[in-house]
Amino acid sequence: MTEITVTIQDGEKETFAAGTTATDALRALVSNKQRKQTVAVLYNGTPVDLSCPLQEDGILAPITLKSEQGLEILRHSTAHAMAQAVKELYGEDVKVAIGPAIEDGFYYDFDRDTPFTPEDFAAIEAKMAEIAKSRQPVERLEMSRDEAIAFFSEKGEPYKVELLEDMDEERVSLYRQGAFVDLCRGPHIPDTSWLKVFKMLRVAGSYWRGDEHRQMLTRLYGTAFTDKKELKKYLNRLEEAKKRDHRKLGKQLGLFTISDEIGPGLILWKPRGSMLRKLIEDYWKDEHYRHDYQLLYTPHIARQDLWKTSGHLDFYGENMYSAMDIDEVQYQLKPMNCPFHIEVYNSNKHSYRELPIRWCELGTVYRYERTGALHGLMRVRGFTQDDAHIFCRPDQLEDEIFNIIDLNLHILKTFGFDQYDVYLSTRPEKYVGSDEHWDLSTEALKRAMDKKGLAYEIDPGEGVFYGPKIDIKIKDQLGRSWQCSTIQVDFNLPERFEMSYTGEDGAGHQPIMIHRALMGSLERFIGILIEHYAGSFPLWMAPEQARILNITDDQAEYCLDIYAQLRKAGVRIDKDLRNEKLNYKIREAQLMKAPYMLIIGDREKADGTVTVRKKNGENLPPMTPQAFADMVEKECAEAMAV
RNA sequence: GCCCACGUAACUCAGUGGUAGAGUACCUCCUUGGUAAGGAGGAAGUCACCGGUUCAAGUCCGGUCGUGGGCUCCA
Repeated sequence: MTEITVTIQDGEKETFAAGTTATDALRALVSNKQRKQTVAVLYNGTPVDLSCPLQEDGILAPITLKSEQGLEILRHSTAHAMAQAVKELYGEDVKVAIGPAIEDGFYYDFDRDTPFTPEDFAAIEAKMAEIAKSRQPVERLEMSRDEAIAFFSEKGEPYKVELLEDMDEERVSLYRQGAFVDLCRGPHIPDTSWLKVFKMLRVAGSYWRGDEHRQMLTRLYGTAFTDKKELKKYLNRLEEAKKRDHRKLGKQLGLFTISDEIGPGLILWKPRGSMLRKLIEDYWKDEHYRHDYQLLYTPHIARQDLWKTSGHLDFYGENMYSAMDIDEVQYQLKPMNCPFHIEVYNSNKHSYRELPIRWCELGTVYRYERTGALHGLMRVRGFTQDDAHIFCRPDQLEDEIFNIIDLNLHILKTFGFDQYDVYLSTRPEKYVGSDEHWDLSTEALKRAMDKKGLAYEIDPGEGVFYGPKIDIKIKDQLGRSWQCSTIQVDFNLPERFEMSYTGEDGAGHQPIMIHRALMGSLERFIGILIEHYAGSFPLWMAPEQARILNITDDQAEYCLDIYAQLRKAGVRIDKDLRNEKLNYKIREAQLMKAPYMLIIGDREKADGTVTVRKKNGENLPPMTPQAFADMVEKECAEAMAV
């Protein structure tokens, strides 16, 4: 009999007969306590089941439920159990498609004539609990691909057959628990008793293989955890996200509204939302001025010919609003700002000495989005890009990219985002421009990021056809990521619009164009800010910085004086002089997330002061209105100078 | 666009075939109260819209529009 040596990470090793299972090896090598938590193992780096017979020397690493990987296995197994429950309950009219573990849970796609509804959850969960209780072994079967195809054809599972037909592997693995057999790479839990804490969450439609021309399936989402507390924590997090939902807060705080009368995906900013937006826009403009940009304003609409020249009609036409006929000339709403900036550039000749030219605009664009895609402020049909276009010489590219990244991170930080993931997308299969240009600019992007000390991942082949790009995804307070910033090099438009500058040699040269947006869309960015801050904005962004509350009518006149004085001093101040109790007014101001309340009673009136209550309930010593204005100004200046 | 769910007062929601409800907000009156809801009264809805079934429809059926969860796409 052959012997093998199994080593665990801390170096301990043991010799076994070949074919010893991972479980038996673990029994000899790790503590009972750890073994009970072990759901599968990594053997020489490959994840395998506990029941896997070890055939060669190797390094054994337990995968415990405490690890990401262990949890993923548990969730994947829970998906199988859910499919098993569904098959047992609804039998032959259900065909199974795919069921992977995903972030925070799992799903399984089914094909059934009458789709599932949330009312089916209780029955399915009960059946899953039964399956868990009956401790059914989860057994791995290996067979040839052809055998598997025959097996699933016979079972009447066309989706599994299709998956198998598209596979390259000659041998495949199946997992069986009870009468349920699924095509799966594994590994899985050893038996169904490992399923303890799980919950079905929602149902949704999804296309087979994400292709809208194919069968619509019903997707059941669920999640699983190792203990009840974790599940509860997760459900609380969902609650928290719900509380922060910008659509809900937008309504509560009176920031924006969307009206059927106007149309879906079109935002109406209410006074408080408009103030918030103005503050963001002012900050953005000031910061761009400081960084040597020039501001442009361009129209919302242009002749169709422009969109032919730019290529948008060909490449982006489906997302553009239909043309309108004006004096027999076709016009279309702009989906992007770039051609306008190019036309500004082309309105006169340029020398190499002028470059780089940096033009920025808060440009409102309109794009047709399918109704199903619309979502609050996050996905709309009319939105404002914080756009900029930089026209430069090849030798300036790297510095320009560096400066853009620098400004980008600076602005994001001021808004409270200092965690992000950065991606560099390189040349795709279909592209325009020379290889030399692509290499030059891809290298420039890399060097600029290195110089900034920015860690990034490369997305090979994910660049746009016209040039490589950098995308920055920010992380919000709840750890969710949002792609906002994008920096794209473009070799296409300068060519199409025959842009040029006169070089040192007196000849015409083509400038390199960089498109970039930091916030992406103002609407969406504000949506993200609302959720990030849960509506409780930092002082510099708060639409209402302070609210004056009088205690009785006797101080009303004094309050009006202070109100006028603070408005003149530039404080965003409101007043609540209604005949209500102080508690009542404090509660309302608190719900509207006013950073400060100025409480005015007879004492303040007599002393010519205000009592400042912070939103955390803490009181500051009485101060004069001017001292308060100075304090607000100082606090804002500090926040904006990050 | 597709699948499922939902659409009742300004807001949050109850109402499963028989006279449209509650809380909050709003208006009036009383109350003038020092750090998260004082009291009383009043007004307010073409039950999203269009059509059908029924003696009778907020409720059942069909369509349209909108919203939500997803699929797809992306800022």
